[in-house]
Amino acid sequence: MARTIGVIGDRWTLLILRECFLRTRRFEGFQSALGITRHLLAERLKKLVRQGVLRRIPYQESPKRHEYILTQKGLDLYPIMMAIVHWGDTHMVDTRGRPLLHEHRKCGKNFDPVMVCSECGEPLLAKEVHTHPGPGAQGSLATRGLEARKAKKSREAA
Amino acid sequence: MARTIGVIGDRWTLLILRECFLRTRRFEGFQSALGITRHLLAERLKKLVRQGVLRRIPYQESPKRHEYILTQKGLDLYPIMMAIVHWGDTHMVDTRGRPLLHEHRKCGKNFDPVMVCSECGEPLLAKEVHTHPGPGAQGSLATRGLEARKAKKSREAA
DNA sequence: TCTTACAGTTCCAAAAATGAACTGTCAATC
DNA sequence: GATTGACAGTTCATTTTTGGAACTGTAAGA
Repeated sequence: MARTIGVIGDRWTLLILRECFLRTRRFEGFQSALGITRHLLAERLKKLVRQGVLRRIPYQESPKRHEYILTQKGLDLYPIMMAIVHWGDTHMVDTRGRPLLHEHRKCGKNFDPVMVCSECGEPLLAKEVHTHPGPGAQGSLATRGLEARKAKKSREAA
Repeated sequence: MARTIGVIGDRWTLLILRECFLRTRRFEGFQSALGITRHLLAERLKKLVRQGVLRRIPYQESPKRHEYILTQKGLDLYPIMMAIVHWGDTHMVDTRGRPLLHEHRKCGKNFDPVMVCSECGEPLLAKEVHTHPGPGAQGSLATRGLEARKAKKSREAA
């Protein structure tokens, strides 16, 4: 989770990616849709390309111009987006209702995204999930603080 | 989405909430698990309480001490957490494998979270979803930039 | 009496974000 | 032929946020 947050955990990156999912591809498109400073936008796009979330593809020579397209790694962020949108729809709407409806092409209906268990297909509830250390576990609860500090260092290096 | 990001969109808030889901409740617990500065931790906890994601509950008098517990609104962030964890498990693991496994009590198996359509139950793919403006829509694509700038102002006010 | 646990608060320095203007290439317009 | 506008950035000064370290205050326990 900390590693994912290193990728998407700031005020703008998720909004940039939302624009990607809404088919924005070019610098000016992002900038005018979001009102982000050009400086930060350039920075964030570079970072996303470095991380393999976006691909930078030339669409004309001289002057060189590029489009930013989601890679598969980027497309895989879709569930995160939908989870965020859905929480906002549930807890942050004003009286007018949700700003955007989602239609599932397969069944033709407007839907909500639901998180289910890959094994039994039941909706997931926090209380029904227990965690235990996996092969890449960093240590016990007791060493979590230390690991957190190490992780921070390596984030800074990146 | 912008509104949700106003709540969880910074480097620490999601990590704090992860600790909440892992049953951390107290100031020192968060601080030592995350290595966050005490200053920021206090700030973020206050903000989460204001936003109704956490509840601040006294557990002893003199000196007054409080615990931070997820509200229902906070518990509803679970799918976002799981989506983030799952993306990390898929795209950011090192050779050792995932740090944490999740077991679904209902079926007893280790699982991955899957995002499905509430209407037909099929897994969601970005390409199969089309969006259209809902009742709370803020305007056309053309006015999105303006709205973004307004939204920023109100975030600053908060 | 001294130390430790706990939950913050205060203050200064460092890092990141913002705003506004500037650069450079080309196509289209006057 | 000179000027303007679209596009994709870069530069730089100013503000805002973070980070780090030390400090406050209450109470229990050695």
